[in-house]
Parts: sequence; structure tokens; C-alpha cells
Amino acid sequence: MAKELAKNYNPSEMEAKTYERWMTKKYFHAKVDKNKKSFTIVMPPPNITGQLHMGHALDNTLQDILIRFKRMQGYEALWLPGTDHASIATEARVVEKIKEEGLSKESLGREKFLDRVWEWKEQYGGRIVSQLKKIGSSCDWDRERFTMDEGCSKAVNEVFINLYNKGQIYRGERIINWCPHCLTSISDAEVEYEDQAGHFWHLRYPLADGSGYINLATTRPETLLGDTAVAVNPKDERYKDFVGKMLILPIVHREIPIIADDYVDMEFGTGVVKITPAHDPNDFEVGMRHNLEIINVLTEDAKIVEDYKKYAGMDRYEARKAIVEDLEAEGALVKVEDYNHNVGICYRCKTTVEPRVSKQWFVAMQKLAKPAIEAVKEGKTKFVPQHFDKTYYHWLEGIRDWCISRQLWWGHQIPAFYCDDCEEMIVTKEKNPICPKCKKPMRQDPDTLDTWFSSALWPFSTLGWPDKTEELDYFYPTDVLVTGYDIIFFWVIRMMFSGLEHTGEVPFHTVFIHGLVRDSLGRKMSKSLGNGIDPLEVIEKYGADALRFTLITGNAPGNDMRFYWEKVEASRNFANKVWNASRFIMMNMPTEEVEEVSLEELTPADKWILSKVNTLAKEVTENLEKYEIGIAAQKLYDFIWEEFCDWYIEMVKPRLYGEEDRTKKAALYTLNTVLLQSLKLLHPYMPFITEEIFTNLSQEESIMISSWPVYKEEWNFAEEERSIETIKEAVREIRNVRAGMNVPPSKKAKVFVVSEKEEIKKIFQEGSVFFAALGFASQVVIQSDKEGIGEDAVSCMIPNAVIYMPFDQLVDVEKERERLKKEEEKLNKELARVNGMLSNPNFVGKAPKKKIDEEKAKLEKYNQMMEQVKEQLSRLNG
RNA sequence: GGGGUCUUAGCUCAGCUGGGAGAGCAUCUGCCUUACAAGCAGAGGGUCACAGGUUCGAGCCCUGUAGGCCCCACCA
Repeated sequence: MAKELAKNYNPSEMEAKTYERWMTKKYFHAKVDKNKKSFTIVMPPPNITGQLHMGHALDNTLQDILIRFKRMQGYEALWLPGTDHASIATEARVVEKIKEEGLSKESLGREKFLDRVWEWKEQYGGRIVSQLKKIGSSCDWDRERFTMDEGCSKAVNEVFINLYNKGQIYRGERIINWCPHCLTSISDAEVEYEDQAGHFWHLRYPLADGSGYINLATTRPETLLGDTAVAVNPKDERYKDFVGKMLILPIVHREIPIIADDYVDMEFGTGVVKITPAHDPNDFEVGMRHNLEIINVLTEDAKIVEDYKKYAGMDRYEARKAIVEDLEAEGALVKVEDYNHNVGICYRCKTTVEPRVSKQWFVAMQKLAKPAIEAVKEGKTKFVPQHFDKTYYHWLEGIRDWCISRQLWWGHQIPAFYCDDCEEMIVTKEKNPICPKCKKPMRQDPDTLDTWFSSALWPFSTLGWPDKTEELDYFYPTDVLVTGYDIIFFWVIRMMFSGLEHTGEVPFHTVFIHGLVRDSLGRKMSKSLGNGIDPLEVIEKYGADALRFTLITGNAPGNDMRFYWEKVEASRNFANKVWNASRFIMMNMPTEEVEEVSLEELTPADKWILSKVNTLAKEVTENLEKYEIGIAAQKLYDFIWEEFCDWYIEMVKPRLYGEEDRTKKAALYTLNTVLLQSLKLLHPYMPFITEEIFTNLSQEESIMISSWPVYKEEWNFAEEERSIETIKEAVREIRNVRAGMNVPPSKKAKVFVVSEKEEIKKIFQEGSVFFAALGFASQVVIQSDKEGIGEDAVSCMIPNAVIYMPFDQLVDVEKERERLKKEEEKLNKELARVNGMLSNPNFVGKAPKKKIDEEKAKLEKYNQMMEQVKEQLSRLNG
């Protein structure tokens, strides 16, 4: 069968076909196999509402690289995929959709609404999955999971009940973050902060006894309706006599006390703070300490409540305006200042969050956080790059209780039940429990759990927990979690304490953190800016391999990167290079199998490239094991393009032309071997092109399941490496000289290599054929002296050898002299440096012997080169 | 206010445990050399932000300064 590749590299044609074949062959499927070691990654589940963006593309490329690498290394590699139900986002999406039909959540009712959400999920939830396949993700789709599927839901209930029984989950009336748009509570982590331009309203509250007034300032005058005190610092001499007195609250004309509390900063503003326990977290705390009344003045959608007739129904900003006007009319407004302050906004809809007092469910974090901190301190889980552990500690150490109840319908409904008769509450797995006291049916808590509550269990709920499945036993703890730094708080931390609490083990040994993909101006890609680049568009134009390579080259772990189309082009060009080199090799291949060749039959050039690819295999493996994915990619790029294509293939060409060359067989063997090795090493990065070439080139059925190259001692050819480097150096010198003189490649010259060293002469003797080809020589003459070389020959040099080229054109002696002078200068500098080092007794006394020997060898080399330069200079002068 | 991170060629970025500064793109000069012009061969271009320190030796380690970015934090 003829080995052949299409003339042009055309990724889009082959990628879909190849993926299809991998799927039907079940190469992605992992199963429990006690004879092999497992390697597990669970995919951060994308939201079912999501569309593939560059962040996903990067995240999944990294995971795919690791999983393909480990699979080829012989691990039973499981990459477990799935999607997240994304409670708020999905519910909002469906609410919007039914709104078009004139329907609402309430009008449909819970059950029917949820039916509609499931319908939506069936229709759109798979979109992101098909997109993930386009970039080549080798996940085990047979094990695809969903955070609300039966197993995950079972795990959620189990965990909730567990924690409740241990007292780690409680229900209480607290001040929480409320989103007036999503109409639900959200956790601290779900609040983003934004600097907003606002105002500082200075107000005057009169004393009830008419003896004066007190000045204070606020950024939220509308909350004045709910003020139940005014506070000063107990140490503040200015207000000592005021504490305990009553004030008349403007507008409302209610009496409120002046209290003393340490919370108040004497230095800030007037040193007086109005206290609104219902609408500010700090005020809430103060209120608790002083037993203040909590007066809620806002509805759940942030409008003024009925009690305040004039303002009732106004939203918070309208009310603010109206109240400021009224304050002014009442003479209570002293002045208004511009003021920038930090405002909390909902991470989903960016609406300003409203602190709100309500009854919610919480996870008590103190006890859970401790083991999670210790696990990282003890090195059971490591961050890559390591410094992210600081972020992790910092957050866990300051963690507050986690508000987990959401006033939403889409999600895991809280397994708590209430008796409307006796107010009994129980937490149970049962679907329709009976009140243990009055034996009546109970009503389930209408709230659902925070989406992250189920995501927190993902590494083990997907493997069967709470059941003791063999998968859980075999694949858990997982090996590495790959995610962006923006998700450490939401997810990594919660998986850590959940894993430790419920399975007694860390959920993963390594957290591999990557940065964001930004646009070419360094801005975050976002819908509102419209600067996002669709990965699918990139794939369509340049192929998935090019996109993958683009995303992982020249980028260090944890760092953000910018997206440039030029970079994609460069990656595509590399793929094209691989394609064409392979095509060339195949063109020269015999139709039958490539013959095995013994090492003795190989030429020094063959051994050189084998030695190089051998080192490459070792280094790439080491880099990948240390998650230095970009570095390994760079090495592959350099080796394939420079060493293999630009040097070795060029060296080998003369041997391929014509059947008579004795070493042709060895050349073909080497080309074949090195190409296969390179393809395998490149496969995790560029799975499609490597597969396409591999299956055409070899008899094996897929590169995916071939074995990863390992370092072979018998391919270590140090001597041949030195020899070939010597010739390369000579070739570079020749090309340099020719380029300087503008000699076209078509103009060949006789090349004399003059050296007194037998080993040098031998090197050039053995390599003379390709040396001639690469150095544009019409003939290569190797000799010990300058006999027969004309005075007008141009020269260049390498250590222990001078190369002469007689050209029939006139040589510009002045230019030649300049070139040599420059060389002399350079050598002088180097000599000064080396001499300086070696004459420094501290260096000689303290540096390692290896380093000193290296420097001594350099000294010798430079001295020798210097002699040659001097000789050439005198030749020119004479 | 606390913490993190970055500052390296014109641009975007690598640089692993300290041992003569790299890549891609851009620029300049030659080449249609029968795998590839999505290419080949050359060249130019850097006080590695600044100041100290540790070391025989610092882009890399330590301290400080300046600027940029990010995260956290209850100053109304």
C-alpha cells in the first residue's frame, strides 16, 4: 500500500472524521483495570447555558494534553466530563423564554415550570458538549454526568443530611446578600465589587429634647426610613454627653437612641454613623449587640414597602431622590459631596446587591475550613503555580458561613420539611415524610441549593459516591484539577473541604491553574464589549490543532495571555510544516515496510538526530510531568522545525536520490523512526494531524493508543552529536560568508577544509556529501595545509579548522579584513571574560569543578580560534 | 487597608533547581535549492523597570522604590 498524504494540509476535512473514528473505537473510555495505574481528571462542568468560549478552549486543551499524555504512558486515563445545571442562569433563561408566551413562573407553578426547564435542558444543554468535541477533547463520554442527574442528586441529599446531623448546616435569620433582579439570596463569593461614583449626603438629626443636633453622613439616605439608632465611638470625647440621648429621625419623626459602639471610626466623617440594621451588614451586627429593632423598608425587588405611604412602591433610587428632596425641605440636609465607593453587584446580572435580613440555610465553615488548610500545608494537594496556595489560605482563613439556600426552583430542593400545624422541622431523604409529632403530611422547604453545593461534590459524586463503587475506589482521589484562577473561591475550596469531610481524602493531588484568554488589547473577552473570539471560528479557519497549539505556547501557568490571529497563523504554519515534512518522507518511502537497521549501519548524522530525539523525549516527558506544558511545546517546535526539517532532512536528501547509496536504507529507517517519535510526542498537543499522519505512515491503528516514547540508553550518541554540531557550525560559517558577499546558492564553490587534527578531518570526510550540499560546495577538499589554495580565497573558521573558498569574483579585501577584525574583537572580549574568571581565586576556589573545567575548555578553544584569526589577518595583509 | 502578580528585542511573551539573554510576529538582505513562499538562507535589534544586598557568579534569591494589572477587606 502506497504511503501518501494529500498535497495540502486541510484540517477541517480530517478533524471531524478522525474524532468520529476515535469515538466509535471507544479510545476515550476508561474502565477499572487493577493491572494499570489510574490517572483521573474530572472536567470542570460547563454551564448548560454556556457556549464554548476561549476560556473553555484553553481549559480543555490543557486537560486533553495531560490525559492523552498519561494514556499513552500506559495509565488507565479517565477524563470525566459533564455539565452544570447553573441554577440562576438557567432559571433566568427559561423565565425569559416563557415570558414571550405571556407566562410566568408563578402562573405555571413549580412542577410545570420545572418541566419546561428540563425541556430546555434537553434542547440546549448538549450544545456545549458538541463544541467541546470540536477541539478534540478525549473525554469518556460514556460517563458524562450532570449535576442534577440521579446520582449527583443523591450525593447532594446525603451530604446535606450528613452536615445537618453534625450541626454543620443550620437555618437562621441573618443578613445576607440579596439580588433584587434574580430575586434570590447569593453567597459572599457571588458578590463582585465595583467602584461607583456616588454621593455623600451630610444630614442633621435633631436631639429629641431640642438641645441641639448631631451631624452625620451617609451614602444611602433612603435607608434612613429604617434607622433605629445613631452610633458614635465610646472613646469619642466630642459625643460623650450625647450617648444615651434620643434623636428625632427626620422625615419619619420617630425617636431613636444615640449609642456607643467600637465599630465607629472616630476619624472618618463626623464620627457619627446612622444605624440601619435591616439594610447594612455592619449595622446589623451593631443592632445585634445593642438589641436594636430591625425595620425592613425594602421589598424583595428593592422597592419601598407599603408602610411609608409617600414612598411606597418607589425603587431604591427613586426613593433616594425623593427623600433627599424632602430632607432638604425639612432643613435636614447639610451638604452633598461627590464620593466614590465600593458597591456590591450580583456576579450574574450585575445588579447592585441589597443586604437583606432573611431566614436562610447556612454551612458553618469554621470546622470545615481547617482540614482544607492543613491538607495544602501538608502538601497533600499542590497548586501549580505554587503561589496560588496563598490565595487559597487567605480566603479560607477569613471564611464566613456559606449561605446555601436560593429562592429558585431550578436546582436541588432542600430536603427539609415543615409541619404547618406544630412547626416541627425535619431533614430527611424521604420524599413525603409525616410529621413525627402530629403525624400530618409535611411541606418541603421551597428553596433550592446553591449550584456550587453540588459542584463541590463533583470529584466523587460522579464516581458513584455515596455508594462504594469500584470506580470510586479506583479513580478517586483524582489526580489533577485544571481550572482558572477566577474559580478558586467558588469551586476549588469547596471541593477541598467537601472531599475531606465526606471521603476523608483530598479530591485531587494537584490544582493546575491557568489564566484568562484576553483580546489582543489585553481586555477581558466579554459579551458587552463584543470583543470575544469564537473558538469554533478559529477551528473552522485554521483547525483545532492550530488553536490548541496557539493557546498553550508562550504562556506560563497561571498567567493571562492575549489572543492574536497572527499566533494562530504561526501555529497553523507549524502544522503545515509537520504535514509537508511527513509528505516528503512518505514520498521517499518504499511501498513495503521500512526495514529495521542495526545501529552499526547508521551514519553519524542518523545517530545525531536519534540522539536528539531521544533527549527530546526525555525532556518533554519531564516538562509535562511538571506541568511545564508551554516549555515542552517550544522544545517540540524547535526540534521538529529546526533540527529535523531544516538540518536532518536536508542532510539526508543526497542519500535518498539514487538507489546506489549504501546508506539509503539507514536514512529511511532514521527518517521513519524520528518522525514517528516526534509525532507521538506532539500528539497530546496536536491530536488530529499527528493521528492522520501516523495512521498513514505506520501499520498501527491509532497514535492515541500507541506507546509514549521513553529515553533509550542505546540511542545516546554523544560523540556523533559533537561531530555533527561541528559540521553544522562550518555550514553556518560558510552560509554567513556567502550571504555577506551576496553569493546566490546556485553559485557553487570549491570548499577546502584545512585542519591539522585527524579527528576533524575524519568528521568532514564522513559528512562530506551532505556538507557539500548544505555548504553549496562544488567539491570538498580536506587537507592538513594550505597547499593549492589561492591567495584570494575567502576564509572562515571553526575551532581547529579553517575553511577556504576560492571564488572567481574579486574579493573585497577591506571587507574581509573588517569581518576578521570583528571576530578578533569578539574573541578578545570572550578571552577577557574567561581569563577574568579563571584568574579569580574565589571562583577557582569555590565554583564547582565541572564549571571550572568548562571555562578552561573555552579558554583553550578561544585561544586556538584567535590564532587562526591572526593567521588569516596576516594572510590578507601579506 | 491587606495580599498576589507583572515590568526582558519595535509588539506579544518564554526563560525549569543561580553558571555566557530566547521564540513568534515585525524590520532589513539574498533565494521559485525537485516536502513546504503557510517556505529557505542570512542580518540587525536588549543597562532583563530602578536602587541596594546575598554569592566566586544574579534576568532568576533577599530588601526597598516606582509604575501597571488582579484578588480580598465592614470605614458609614
